[in-house]
Amino acid sequence: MEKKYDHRLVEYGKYDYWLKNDLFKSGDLNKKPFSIVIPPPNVTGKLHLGHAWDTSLQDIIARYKRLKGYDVLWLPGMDHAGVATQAKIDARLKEQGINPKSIGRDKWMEYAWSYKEEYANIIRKQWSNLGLSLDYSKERFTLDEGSSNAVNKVFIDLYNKGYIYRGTKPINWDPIAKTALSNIEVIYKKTKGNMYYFKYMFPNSDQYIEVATTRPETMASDKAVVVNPKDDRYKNIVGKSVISPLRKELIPVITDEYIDISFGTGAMKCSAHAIDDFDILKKNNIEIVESIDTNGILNDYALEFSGLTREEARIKIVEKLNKEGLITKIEDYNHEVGYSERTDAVIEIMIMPQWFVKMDGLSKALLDVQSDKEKKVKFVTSRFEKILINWMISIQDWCISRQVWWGHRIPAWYKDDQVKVQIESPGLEWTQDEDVLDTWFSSALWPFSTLGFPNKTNDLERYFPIDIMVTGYDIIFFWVARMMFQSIEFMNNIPFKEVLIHGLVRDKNGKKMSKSLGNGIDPMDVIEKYGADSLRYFITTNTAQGMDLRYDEEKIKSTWNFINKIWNASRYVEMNLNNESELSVIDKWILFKFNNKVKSITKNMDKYDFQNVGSELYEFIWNDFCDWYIELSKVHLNSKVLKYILFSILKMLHPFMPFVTEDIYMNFENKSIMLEEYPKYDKELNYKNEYKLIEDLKEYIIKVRNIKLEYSITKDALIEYTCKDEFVLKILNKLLKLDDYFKYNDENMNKISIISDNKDITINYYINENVIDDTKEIEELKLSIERRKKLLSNEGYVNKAPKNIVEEERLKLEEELIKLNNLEAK
RNA sequence: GGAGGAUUAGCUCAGUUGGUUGGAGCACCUGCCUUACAAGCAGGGGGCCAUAGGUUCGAGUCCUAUAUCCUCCACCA
Repeated sequence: MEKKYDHRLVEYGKYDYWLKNDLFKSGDLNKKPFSIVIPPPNVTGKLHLGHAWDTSLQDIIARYKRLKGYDVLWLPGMDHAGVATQAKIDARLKEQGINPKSIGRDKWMEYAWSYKEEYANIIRKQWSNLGLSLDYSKERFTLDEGSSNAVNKVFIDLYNKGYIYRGTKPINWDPIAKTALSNIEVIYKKTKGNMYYFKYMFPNSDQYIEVATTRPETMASDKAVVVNPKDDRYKNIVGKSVISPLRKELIPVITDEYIDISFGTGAMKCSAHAIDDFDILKKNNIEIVESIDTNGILNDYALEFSGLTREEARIKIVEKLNKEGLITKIEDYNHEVGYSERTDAVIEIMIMPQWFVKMDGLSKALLDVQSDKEKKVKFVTSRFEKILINWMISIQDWCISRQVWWGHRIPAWYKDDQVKVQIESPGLEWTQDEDVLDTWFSSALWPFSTLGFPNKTNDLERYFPIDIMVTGYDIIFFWVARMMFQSIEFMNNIPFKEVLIHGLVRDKNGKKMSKSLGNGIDPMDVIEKYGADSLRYFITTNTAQGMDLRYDEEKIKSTWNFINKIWNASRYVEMNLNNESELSVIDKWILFKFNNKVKSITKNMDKYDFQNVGSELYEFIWNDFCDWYIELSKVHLNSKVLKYILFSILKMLHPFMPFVTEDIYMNFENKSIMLEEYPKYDKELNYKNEYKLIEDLKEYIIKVRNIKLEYSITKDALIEYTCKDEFVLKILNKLLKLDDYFKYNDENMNKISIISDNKDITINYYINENVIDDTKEIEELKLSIERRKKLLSNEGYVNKAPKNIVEEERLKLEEELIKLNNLEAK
């Protein structure tokens, strides 16, 4: 082995080796199945650190389960990401001087598919760099034939069941992407603006009602002024008419409970471009006319402001109405404005025919399942379930049609005012709906569409429901919820038994990583610099479940050091291969300790508690294995145990650091570590006494080292000790590096410390310079004894605390009394 | 407005169903190039666990307030 760990050398070629040997392939029917389906990344771009985290967690589970003897299916795939991808493709076409709309749908689709292939290749390369053990023979795409069949089947069924309908309602419109969006694709951001107060004049009068608005550009659509029926200020004007400031039309003053008396002037104007306005106008049977078009430009209804953008129109309208003396005041006002998640355009509320999924029945079914402890999806961590439930309870219908090309075309056909929902064209005179479905509509079917739905396939039979879904909390609403209700509806079952929810990656200062802040980190750069193993171990073990992760390069460096440590420990083992000998106390100590680690690590692996696994492995490897066992092995070497511990460590690390563990293992065994078994707890290895002896010895050695350093005792000063057990003596000589200064049976020995209840290995020592001051230690010990005595004489404690805990306290007290005795005897 | 978090060493974070003397990494101090590793070894210092009450024999952990910060949801014009 090389003297230093070189991640590039180690990681080079491994992934191809695994692929060539089909080590990621599923389908061994002799084993129990375990299934994971990757959350499909968008084909719009490269993977970021969040993906690296998400997929590393899955890979850890997949590799762990394989070592545990499962037939693991980890199914890869990607998402067509409708609106997002279309925006990118259009942008690229424009760069090439091509107008995307003018080339026609079919030609455009050709471009789109080649774009998709390009990014799919980048993503696959990134997966390979991360070392993800995906079964590529099962790879899927949300827009492939099978997925399209699933989408059509679900759409048509839901339509026939009355869950999908076409309706003309106010929807969120993205004027840049020129498509409808669902509610959750709208991001509300606090935005600086103004509150404008306008006079709505009564005809032939100088009386007016003052109305506040943040959006003067919608005023051409004003069709009513609403006040609260309980508002005394306006009682006698309800039912009268006022003049709309812009179009100078007579519009009624009406009432609605919705109006907050204390807000603004207590009077609100109703236009077409707000959902509440729409509802109120509709309720009152008042005409609704839009004055903004799908490009976000004012239309002819806005008279001389036609052709202006919303922003321009706002300024001009305020200018004009101000000249007319219709503005009473303008205040600074910060409020929530909706932006498109994809294009960051300010959302416009438009009234148009769109397709919707009616949510009440589907959400109720989901809530019913989650209230059943036997049937429910288990959330790790559980608090995210509450978030989902709260959202499901107040959910509104889901707008699923999108006015783009990149997606599943809606299987609806029109002829005059007739609608037919089916896959095949009903005839020549019929035309198909131009729209496609929300990308999340197909993602929602992912756990079963990837396994063959709507066909009844062996894969569905064997691998569904998925054993675990791993995803970030940011897409619980977008994805987790929708997978759940679609699966409950169509598979009559939950889509996955468990869902492991992780947080977001933040930068060193705790800020969310984003393109606009420019604080994003490319995982491929990290891999180049420190290796995939370092990155993976860092992202998966540095945070508690469900918490956000702060990216810190220093921590990746220290992971690299950890791997280098493992590397060097392996080199030591390699250099000491052929030293077969009897099991010594040391060997029994490490075997006992390791055996217990296996037990607790396995338990934590099964709980997906990787932070704990990480620190347990770290601690065991660095402190127990390297600092003590390897050092002790220099006194007495048993290469069989040395190898056993090393190999076991490698197997337990393998899910986290697949490359370096494979590399080291191959170096010894010439066989892939992936084909091995995870270490098992062995109740035969019950070397309690040997364990206790070495632990005591460690304590003693640390104490002497401390004394040496504290009193600057070098070899010139003397520490002398005797011990009837020659083996223990050898250990002391080696670890305390005082070979030349030990004596046997010195009668003048005046300082004694018993380090074990085994009389045969009692150690006597003294330091001939009389500089050691034990008074502090004695005092502390006395205090501790006091505390313990008091505790044990507390009746409440003795009676109510668990017996084993009280017993432990008694034992500790006894030990302390013995210690005190020894110290004072000097 | 509603909901979910967070607050523990200088920094970043752990802390299991409450068990009595609260951990790790980094940073810091001291001494070491000891034949696996100086990207290392050995040793050490450093905490009123945000605040105030409560429950309990016992609270970092459970309950109730308060403060500060973060995130999500929601149609206040």
